Amino acid sequence: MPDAAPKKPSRIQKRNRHLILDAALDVFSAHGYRGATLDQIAEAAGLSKPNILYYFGGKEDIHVTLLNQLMETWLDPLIEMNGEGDPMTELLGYVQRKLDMSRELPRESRLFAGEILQGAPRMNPHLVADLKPLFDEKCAVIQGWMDAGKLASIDPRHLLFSIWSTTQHYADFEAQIVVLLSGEAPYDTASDMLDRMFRNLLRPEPA
Amino acid sequence: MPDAAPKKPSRIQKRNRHLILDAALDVFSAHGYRGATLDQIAEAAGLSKPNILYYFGGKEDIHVTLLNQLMETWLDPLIEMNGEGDPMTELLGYVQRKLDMSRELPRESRLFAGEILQGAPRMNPHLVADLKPLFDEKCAVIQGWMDAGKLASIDPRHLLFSIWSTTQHYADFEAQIVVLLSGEAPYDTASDMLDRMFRNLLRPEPA
DNA sequence: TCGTGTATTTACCAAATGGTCAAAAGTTCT
DNA sequence: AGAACTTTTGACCATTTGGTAAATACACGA
Repeated sequence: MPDAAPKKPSRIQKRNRHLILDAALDVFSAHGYRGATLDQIAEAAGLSKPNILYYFGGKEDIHVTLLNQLMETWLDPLIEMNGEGDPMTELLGYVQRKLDMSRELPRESRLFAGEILQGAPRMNPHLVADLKPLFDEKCAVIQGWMDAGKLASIDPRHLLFSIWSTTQHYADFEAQIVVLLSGEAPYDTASDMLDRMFRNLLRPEPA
Repeated sequence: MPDAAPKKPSRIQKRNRHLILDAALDVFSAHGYRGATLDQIAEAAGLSKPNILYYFGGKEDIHVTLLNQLMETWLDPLIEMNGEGDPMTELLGYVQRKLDMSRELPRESRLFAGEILQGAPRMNPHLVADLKPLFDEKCAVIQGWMDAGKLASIDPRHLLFSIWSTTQHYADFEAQIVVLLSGEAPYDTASDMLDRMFRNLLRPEPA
């Protein structure tokens, strides 16, 4: 084993790394990379700043670790979309899964959005290496469904963009939505509305 | 005149304030509020840092000024949506105007997105005072159209959210779109796609 | 229980950053 | 030209912030 022996992490190590990452997710998603400080993260994690640097190489290391973890979570719902299943069911299911992610993981959504918004300085490699291939693969699947007449013909790339934007909007623009809906819970209504929107869009024209 | 005499700004003042705001828009939209530095703004504006502070009270003052200006621009396309016009034409026209804004003012879109993403710390008053009333008013107009059977019945609030998210996505997530489309220009295809999507969604059911 | 490696803290540092101030350089108007 | 102003600059400062080093406290297997 030529690599530096990784050793198995102790109980304390696992607990503290987790604590730190969770705190960092809070802080980074709320203030952005540059707006977040190690002191804030330390405070939120209940640890001292030097202690945090004992577990991570530095601020950037924490951020990158978070982004790496996130990428997997992020791709999951799309991976689940099954090329063998019923096209309409699969696509509408994907919409709902994505909307659920906004509801249940808003911090992650905002972390991702912030990174992309600033030009993906630390995530571009991931986009190219992980997201792009999956994107191309799933676009081909969708195109196949359309060619088979199972769905209306729409550019699959823009179809996916519209799914992502409409669903993530509820997490990323939450501050605006809270104001406009006077705090009323948006997700149930949003779920109906998006289901209807994409159903109408994708329903194949009767010959 | 009890107010501090405002005087009319000199030619130099007007030029420099404009230079600074344009530079600041570049820097703030690219790095976020906290990520932007006065030195970067000064450099981009071609002025010295103290000179910038001669024209503006401070970093926050610049940011707030930008946000105030932006709010007007931002509301414009929605204001233009005319309650007297043909419902489908008005709504689809609004979609296109909003998409045009993403194409032509991506920096403004990202500045706005960044501010909301971080909880609208400096913009919340504007949202409540300016956006909310307009939002309510236009929702009522749309609801009127639906009640009259001119459009399919959809929650107008979520309809507007979906218009905003799909159109702004092309500016805010540009870094991602560039990767996924391999640099291919997205706007023409997006325009067709969105027109179709909202047309299908809003077409009233034949009785 | 004791020694060894693991965790944590205290005290610190250098660079970056928002901001100030007084002097110098331009403008403008008479 | 010269007084009266606006604009610009160079030198400076206090704070914040990411990060380090060495000493101390702690956990755990033999």
